Parts: sequence; structure tokens; C-alpha cells
Amino acid sequence: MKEFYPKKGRVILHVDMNSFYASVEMAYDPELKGKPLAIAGNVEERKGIIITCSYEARKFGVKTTMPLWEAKKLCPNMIIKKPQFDRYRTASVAMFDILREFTDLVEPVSIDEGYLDITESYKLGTPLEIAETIQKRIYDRLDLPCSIGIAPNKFLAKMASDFKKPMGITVLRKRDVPSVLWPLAVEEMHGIGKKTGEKLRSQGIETIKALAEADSIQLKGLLGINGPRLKDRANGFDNRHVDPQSANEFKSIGNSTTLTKDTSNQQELFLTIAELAHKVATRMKRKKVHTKGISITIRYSNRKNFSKSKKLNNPLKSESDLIEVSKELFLQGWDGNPVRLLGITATDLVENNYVAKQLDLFSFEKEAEKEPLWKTIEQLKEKYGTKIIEPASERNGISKSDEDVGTQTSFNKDFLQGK
DNA sequence: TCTGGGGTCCTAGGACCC
DNA sequence: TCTGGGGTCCTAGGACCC
Repeated sequence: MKEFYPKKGRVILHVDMNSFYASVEMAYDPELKGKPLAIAGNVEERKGIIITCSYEARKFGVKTTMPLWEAKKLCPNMIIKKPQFDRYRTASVAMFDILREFTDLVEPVSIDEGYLDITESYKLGTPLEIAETIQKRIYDRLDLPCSIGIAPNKFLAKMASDFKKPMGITVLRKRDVPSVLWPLAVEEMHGIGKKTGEKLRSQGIETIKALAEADSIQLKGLLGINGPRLKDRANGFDNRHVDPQSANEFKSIGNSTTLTKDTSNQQELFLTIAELAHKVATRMKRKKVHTKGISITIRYSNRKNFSKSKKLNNPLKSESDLIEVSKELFLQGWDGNPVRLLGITATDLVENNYVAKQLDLFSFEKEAEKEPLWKTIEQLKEKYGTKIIEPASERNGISKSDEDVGTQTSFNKDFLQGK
């Protein structure tokens, strides 16, 4: 392995919008400012969980993913609003537009956060000045608060942006790692969740410092290749680049839904499958992709998940085909018990024009033996509903945004693509 | 009458091939 | 007459993130 880390130090910013959905609602309706506010899904039904809440609500102990009834108990006067995704998407697009005024090297990682590589932007000012300008501009133009981390790499920038909220700016240099990061509990680290935290603690590794000093071989045995990687991060190393294209490279498209009530009624379940397949097929069409793999997820009353998946020989894209395969997989995987949640995911996406190219190579030639060329092309168009010749560059120009972006968490890359 | 929905990446075991 | 070892693909499941 040659030179692994860049010789020249980089300057990376991580911009993190503060309680994004709640802040957007406050920007729309200033009356809400300073009040405990929560955005919650399906207020009446059991899907009612807190998606985001304002800092005023957090003071009462209200947290993301908390069931609504529990949050209401903690904070009876809290204002509860349903999410309005169009607003959040619009705000997000405007926010990323502002970021791109400083550099092209902007990588959105979710609807409300992104990385910037400002290494080459020194003409605009010092990193701190740039961060201050960004924060002020987003606040002045959009009335939205954000926190910014400044560091030599993505990991440290991400950790840094978490330190001061709302409207904070934090510089985290490599040399600050021992004093600032190391005293923290391992669970504070980005990339370490509950399970990994438990595993580490079982080995006596309780702080980021202990992780930084742990034995690589031991960590590999405990956590797989993630072990040594986490150790690197704990030492302040991270060589991932800021990639502006990554938001365009989606690998799967899926929709799932928690049923209003657990059921074993096959009719009802098939109806839900059809609805989900419709959503997935619609999104696939918009993105101009076929799929070579389908996966269905079943969650039972005990919240245990099961999945059944399948690779396809021939790429598929129509709603009816999707329904067909999904039902088949469902029947193979379903044990007859009441179902809580159903999901369908297209897992191996291929661009439509790639499918056309494949046809070019295989079936195309066979058919061409019998038919004049022009007619064959027309038939293929009719049969597959796709352009036979389409420039490869088409793919990234996908324009429409989705109506069905999920929640806070659901970051749907669609809307970033050229809107 | 607890715990949504959208993703990504990783792992383990079996099939199959050379 | 008892059988290695490497690689890839597929499926199922899990951890994590927002």
C-alpha cells in the first residue's frame, strides 16, 4: 500500500441543520418559535412517533423515535405537527445551493447534512470565516439554524459539528483528539451504536481513548473489518474523500409500511403488496432503472423481521411483474402468522439504457435475422418501453422529486438530482 | 395496548467452479 | 477408500445512520 493519507492537509466542513423539520416549520410560521414543537408521523395511529422536535421540547426529555403518547406525557403542552415533506425538500435544496456557492465539492449525506471540502477555497477566507459566512447566510436567507464542524477529515468534522447546538461552529484539529474526543464514551462515536457499544464494553473498552489504544487484531475478531477502522477513526484518521456524485449513485429502491393492524388476511396482505409495488415501480420509472433483484420483508407481531429475496435473470420494471414476484416471495416466506409490516425493495438496479445495450448484444441479433433492422428496433421499444440508444449521461439528469420521501431519516436522494 | 421508513454496508454459510 | 484450497455468487440477517 502506498501513501495512504494525503500529504497536504485537507479542510473539511460538516454542516448539520439543527432539528431540521421543526426549524423549517418555525421558519414558515414564526409563531411557533420558542415553543415546544414536535413533528410526528400518523398522529392517530400506532405509527405515531416523534420524527423531530424543537430544543424547547427536548428540555422535557422528548426524543426522536419516542412514541407520541409517551412524548405527550412528558410535555403535555407540546405542539404536534404532521410532516410536510415538500417544505423540507425545498428548504434542503435551497440549503445545498448555498453550500455550493462556496465550493463544488459538496456531498449531501442526508436531507439535512452534508460535507464540504474547502481545501482549495482559501481565497474566500480562513476556514472559520467561511464557516461563519455559511452559517450566517443559511440563517439570513432561510431562517434556519445549523451547526458546523471544521476538521482535517470527514469523521472529525462530523464529530465536531455535534459539539455545539444550535448554531455552533467547532474546530477539531488532529492534535485536539486526545483531549476532546478520547474522554468520551465509545457510544458517542459516529458508527458505534448500541450493539457495537456493548461488544466493546464487554472487552473493557469504554472510552474512545480505550478504543484508540486497543489491539487491532482483537478488534478485528470482535467487530470484523469495522474494528480496525473504528480504531483508526478514534485516532483521528479518515481518508474518505468528499464525493459530490455519491448522492446520484443509488443502489436500491424500497418501500415499506406498518399495517394499521396486524393481520393474517391474505387478501389484505396482497393488497398492501400491490400498493407497495406501485410505489416502488413508480420510483423506478422516474429514475429510469430496471431491477435484477427483489427482496420482501415481513415483520411479525413480535417485531422479528424476515426477508426473502431473489435475483432475476431478466431485469424487470413493470408494476405487474413486481407484484407477481413480490407475491411469490411473500408466499414462500410467510409462516401464516399475523403480519405487522410489509416491505418491497428493488435491490439490484440497472439503468434502462444498460438494459438496452444488453438487448443489443443478445436478443437483438437473433431478432435481426428475421426482421429488418428498423422494425426490430420499433418492436423492442414497444416491448421494453425504453430507448434503444440513449447517451450514458442521461442518468444523472433525473429531475423529479419524490412525493414519498419518508421521515426525517429517510433521505431520498431523488430530490437532490438536479431539481 | 411502546418502538416509522428510507437507505448503506458487512457477514456467514452453502452452492458451485477450477 | 475419504478427498485441498481458492474464488465467486446467492441468500438471509444484522448493525448502523438519519
